[in-house]
Amino acid sequence: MKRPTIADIARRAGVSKGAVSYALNGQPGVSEATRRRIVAIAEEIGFNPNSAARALSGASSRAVGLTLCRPARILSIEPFFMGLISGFEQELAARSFALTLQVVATPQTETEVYRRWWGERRVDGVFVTDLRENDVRIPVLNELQLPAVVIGGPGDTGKVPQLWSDDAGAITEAVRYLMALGHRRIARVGGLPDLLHTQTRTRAFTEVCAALGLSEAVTVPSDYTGEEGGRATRRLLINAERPTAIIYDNDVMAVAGLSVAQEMGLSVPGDLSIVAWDDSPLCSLVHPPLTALTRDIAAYGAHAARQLLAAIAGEPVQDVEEGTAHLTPRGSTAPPRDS
Amino acid sequence: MKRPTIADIARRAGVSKGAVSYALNGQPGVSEATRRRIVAIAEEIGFNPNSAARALSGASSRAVGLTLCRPARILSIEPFFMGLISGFEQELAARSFALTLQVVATPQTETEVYRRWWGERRVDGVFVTDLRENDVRIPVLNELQLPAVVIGGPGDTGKVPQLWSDDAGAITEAVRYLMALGHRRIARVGGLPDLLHTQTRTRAFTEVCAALGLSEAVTVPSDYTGEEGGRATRRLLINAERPTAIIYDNDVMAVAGLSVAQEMGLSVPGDLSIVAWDDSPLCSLVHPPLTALTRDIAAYGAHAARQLLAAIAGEPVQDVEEGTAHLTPRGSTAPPRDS
DNA sequence: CTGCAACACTTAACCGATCAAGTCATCCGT
DNA sequence: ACGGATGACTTGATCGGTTAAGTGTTGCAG
Repeated sequence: MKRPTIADIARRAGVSKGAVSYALNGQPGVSEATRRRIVAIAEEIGFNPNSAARALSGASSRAVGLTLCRPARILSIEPFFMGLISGFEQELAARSFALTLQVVATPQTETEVYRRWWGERRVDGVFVTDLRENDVRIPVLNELQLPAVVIGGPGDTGKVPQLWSDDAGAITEAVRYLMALGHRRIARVGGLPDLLHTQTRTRAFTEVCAALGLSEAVTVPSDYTGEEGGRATRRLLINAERPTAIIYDNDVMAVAGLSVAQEMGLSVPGDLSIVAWDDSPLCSLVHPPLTALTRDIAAYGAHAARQLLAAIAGEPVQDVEEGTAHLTPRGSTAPPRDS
Repeated sequence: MKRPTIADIARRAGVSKGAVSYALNGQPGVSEATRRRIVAIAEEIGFNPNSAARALSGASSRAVGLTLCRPARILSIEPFFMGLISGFEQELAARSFALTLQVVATPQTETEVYRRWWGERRVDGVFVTDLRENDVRIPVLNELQLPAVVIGGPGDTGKVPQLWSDDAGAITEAVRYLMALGHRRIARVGGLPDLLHTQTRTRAFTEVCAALGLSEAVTVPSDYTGEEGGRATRRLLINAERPTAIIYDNDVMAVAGLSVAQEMGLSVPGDLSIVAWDDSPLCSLVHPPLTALTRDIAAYGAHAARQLLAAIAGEPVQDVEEGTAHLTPRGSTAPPRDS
């Protein structure tokens, strides 16, 4: 079955290709009557403009790209990215932009993918997640002048706009809440230490604990996997002076921590309080349900998509700090039993 | 910064555009020496063929599409799709095909997306998941002659090839295992009842239970969410003659079931054994870790991608039944306490 | 020495849009 | 009645590749 082109429409309407193009794109140069006739024919024969032809002659390919740099094993149960993608789609679908996805192994590979996408003119812009210190991707984006939005800063991104959430504020709220419950030994299982937002969180955690007089606030680095999160928890809990509360940098590690505690015969929240960061449905799924730092990931993604589309349209885009995640208390936090 | 084109290469190599095209595509018509010179120049200036131009003049856009038809809330913690996507990528990246993603609300919308993608020539083929009875997408795919692979049959898909796993075999193994442990009251919390593979599982479960003399085998339909899975579990467990083992159609519901059991004061596996279908890392994360029906989702996805790429290349593609999921016993199954 | 095939290219049409420039008819003010 | 502006189109170049058809050179058999 042959795909209809503007030439087909032009023939049926008895006008030229150019007129059809003007009519369908709402450009001046055709009368209202002709425009309506052309639009009607286009609808009737189910016309969709060939995106290749459009991208070739004009400007945009109406597609944006996202690279995911995590091993498959982690990706599959990491709720963050799918939440983000859902958010992107809300905005992208509305303006009929496509989302192109690529799973990669290293940030280095990501730069190669950006170069290829740019060279192939496959995407008009990209989402950049997991910002690192001296991130290798930033100079490439600036060099290519590829429109982009960084999700998760703040950092030194040159002219690339970024979007982040107030991690320091969120962790402060969590620590103060745990202190108010009576906790004095609070630990944290962090995400990948290379990531800039992990560093922000670690710094803020250390600072707020120091400010509040908690001397033993320790962050154990981890990698967002359940296994590592579980191991980190075990290491924390075998200490004589074990923490009475642990804050986790993602929900997967928090769930793993919960099951390690249970496996070690500790009751949650009696012996150990748990706070998860990012409140995916997973947190309400386990028993007890996890107290979590809640933010609307889909809204975050939608916001990023709006930023990216604006950048693609050539509008000035500013760095934005999204609202602070708020604490959603659930069954996994309580006053420590022996305090 | 201007993107290099074959015209740039041609100028530098002192040959025509056509020669460059032949050289870079491995076509005959240029000498080895010239080919090497051209390839070297292309590498040096970082040439990538404009995908729009290529798609326009030639055949393929070197992209395939995937539509995801689940609410955002479910998508974010449903490990299946991300696992599948990782599998797709293994094959696609190797042949530098891009994956275009779209989240949609209904199967009806999916058909519209297929039509648009096809009309826009945006993708060369699509992955179709969640096959339903009399699926509205199938006639559209056949009408458009859009290459596709259905993941999760078997069903009546006309000329569209499909790939499925032996659900009946898997569930038989699970039921026999539970019987061998001494269970006589086995229930199942099923996935979305519209989906063809859910129906296959339900039929097989009913049949195998009947064949083995389990009269009370009941399937409670659900929707893959934790909430519904938890509710279904609660409904099963408040019966006087409550089941001693439950098989869940996905891991999220199984985890929810586990926490409902714990919340009701039942011990797992003492009072209730739990088997999850699809063994994501989530199953090993909780306490006790869940016995699961394991299959390699990424390999499944990779296989599907190979099938789709073959279909796109015009090669004949046959329906394939992937291997049976095998049972991975973990801590959530044991002989029933009071039998 | 001729004829012809094989090779190594070049030329130019083509894919399906966009858009600047050109054409033609109509209207309007003076 | 005429010049000029305006509207409603058409024409044709263009984007960057692919590819069929054409061209010129070389080698070799007869």
